[in-house]
Amino acid sequence: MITLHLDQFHVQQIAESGQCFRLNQIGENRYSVISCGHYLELSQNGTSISFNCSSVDFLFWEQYFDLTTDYGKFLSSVNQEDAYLLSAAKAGSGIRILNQDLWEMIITFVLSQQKTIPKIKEAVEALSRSYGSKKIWEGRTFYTFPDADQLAHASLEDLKALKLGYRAKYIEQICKDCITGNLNLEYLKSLTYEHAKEYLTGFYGIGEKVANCICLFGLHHIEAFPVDTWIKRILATHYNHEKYNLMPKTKRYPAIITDHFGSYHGYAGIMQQYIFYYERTILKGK
DNA sequence: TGCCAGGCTTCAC
DNA sequence: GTGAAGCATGGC
Repeated sequence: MITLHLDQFHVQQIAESGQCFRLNQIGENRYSVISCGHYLELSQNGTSISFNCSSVDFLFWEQYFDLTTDYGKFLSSVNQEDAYLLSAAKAGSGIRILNQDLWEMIITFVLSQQKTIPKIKEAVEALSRSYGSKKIWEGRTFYTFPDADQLAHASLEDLKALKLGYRAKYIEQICKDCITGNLNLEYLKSLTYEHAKEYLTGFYGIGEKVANCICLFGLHHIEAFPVDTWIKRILATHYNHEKYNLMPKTKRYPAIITDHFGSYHGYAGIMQQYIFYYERTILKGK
């Protein structure tokens, strides 16, 4: 057991921030998380966080939770005149951008399209149970997320049976691309944000939004700013001006982001997470 | 019943 | 290049 006192760390906020789908509450202030074949249980009371793992395994989780990054500097940089972002950053000040497995993020965000977060979690668990590796940690059984070779055992019909719908054909093709080397993960890791995004959108089923999610959550390009239906609604509600409505739809949101989030050069994705979390939290409370 | 969900591809124009 | 249609499935 390793216990730390951390500022800007709140496991519940991270679990509800929509960036990970295998971080689940298992008790009061207790959570479990699975990543890269590792399983962890952790608990939090205030700023005290206990990681139930060895010091060797903690090195993995320290990286996973991005614990060596100072998020205080991101929070303090929020524009004092941006009331909405100030509220969002305050509400989600314990959010961190996780360092998650690239392959898992690719498949997860491809299947995420037009699904709710609970349904995404169900699909990720179904894929893991059906095609991942079974492991046991202190008597608890868990399943790793399947790698490309494992997932390739699933036929198109198998994937559709897991209720992946029209996304099944995307996943089938991406698996093939990964196995043949057409999708080269090591090469992808070497690219800058812009080049990684361009590379990713060249694959069947990966568009601008999914590519940005993969960049932000799988490659830790924290300048990536995914624009989904939630973010569009937020931008239209809190950052809209008449001048944007005169623009073509394809240029409208990039313009709003440049105008209102351009100052967070190199880490706008963190601001994106604050507002995404905040909007969903507020609506959930209504 | 209709609309929406961490959207993408395809196809007119 | 731009915009609309079609796509699976489930919840509200």
